[in-house]
Amino acid sequence: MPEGPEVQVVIRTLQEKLQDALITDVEVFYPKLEEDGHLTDLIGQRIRKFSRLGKYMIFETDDYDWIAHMRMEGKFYVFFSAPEDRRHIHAIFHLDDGRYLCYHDTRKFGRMSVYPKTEDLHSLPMLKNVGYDYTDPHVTGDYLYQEIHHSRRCLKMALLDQRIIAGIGNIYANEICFACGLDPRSRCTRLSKKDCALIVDVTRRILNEADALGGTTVHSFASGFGVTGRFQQHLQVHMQDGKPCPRCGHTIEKIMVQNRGTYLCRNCQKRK
DNA sequence: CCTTAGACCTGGAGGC
DNA sequence: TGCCTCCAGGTCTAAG
Repeated sequence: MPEGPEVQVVIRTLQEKLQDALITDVEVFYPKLEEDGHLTDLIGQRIRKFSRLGKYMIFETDDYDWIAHMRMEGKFYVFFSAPEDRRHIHAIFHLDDGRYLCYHDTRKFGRMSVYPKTEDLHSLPMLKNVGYDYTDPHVTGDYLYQEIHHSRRCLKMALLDQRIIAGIGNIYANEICFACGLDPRSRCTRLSKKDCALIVDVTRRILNEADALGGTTVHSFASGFGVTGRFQQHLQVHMQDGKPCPRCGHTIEKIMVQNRGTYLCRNCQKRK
């Protein structure tokens, strides 16, 4: 599920449900879920603050910073009774009011860490490759130009580099390139400061709109629980191959760029 | 130093 | 139906 906006939606939902909840027990069924520290240290802790940096979730408890990344398919559910089907549930956090916070992840890519509380989140090992969030005012056109204009990479790869702007994933990278009228394969070295200013503006506009609409749900997961967004109805190019471009009517194509599915309109996205 | 395949996992979709 | 290959919203690594 998770690019920045989807993580934001999950964080907001969990905050509404779990603000100040007390964790009374922790069960971990898939040991590799834990990256640094131990989830059992959270026993006896209340979750005080919910936030996000890029695609990473940050739960601050009384004494710890609990960091989670859902990667491709991780999901959090809150149940009123212990789940019967524990397939793909890799951790259960028992809460003092009888509810259960469950972490579900079909592909087991998600990871969690527990660190003693710190002032400087960027200093945490799990966040070492995470730069400014897409909502961070440090992210400006000049900043982006500075970071990428020496790079031989293509535009889309730079957008997916979490050290430059954190929170953009494959779907929004495709949408951002389309909205900017730039071919995702454009070389970073050929982009102007003006291009970079446009890219930053468009990034904020698209990701904020996606957040407001509850994010993007591409795969339809087992219905009933989890978060389903409405932004997929606003996708201009992602998963739209074969359909006419909403801007010029030319057929949208799917290509592979660096092994990631990439959707574009060759007619109105200029390759620089 | 920078850039790019490969690895990590599972299940659904589509071809035969 | 069954088997096979490819693909999926991410990120670290090893190797060039």
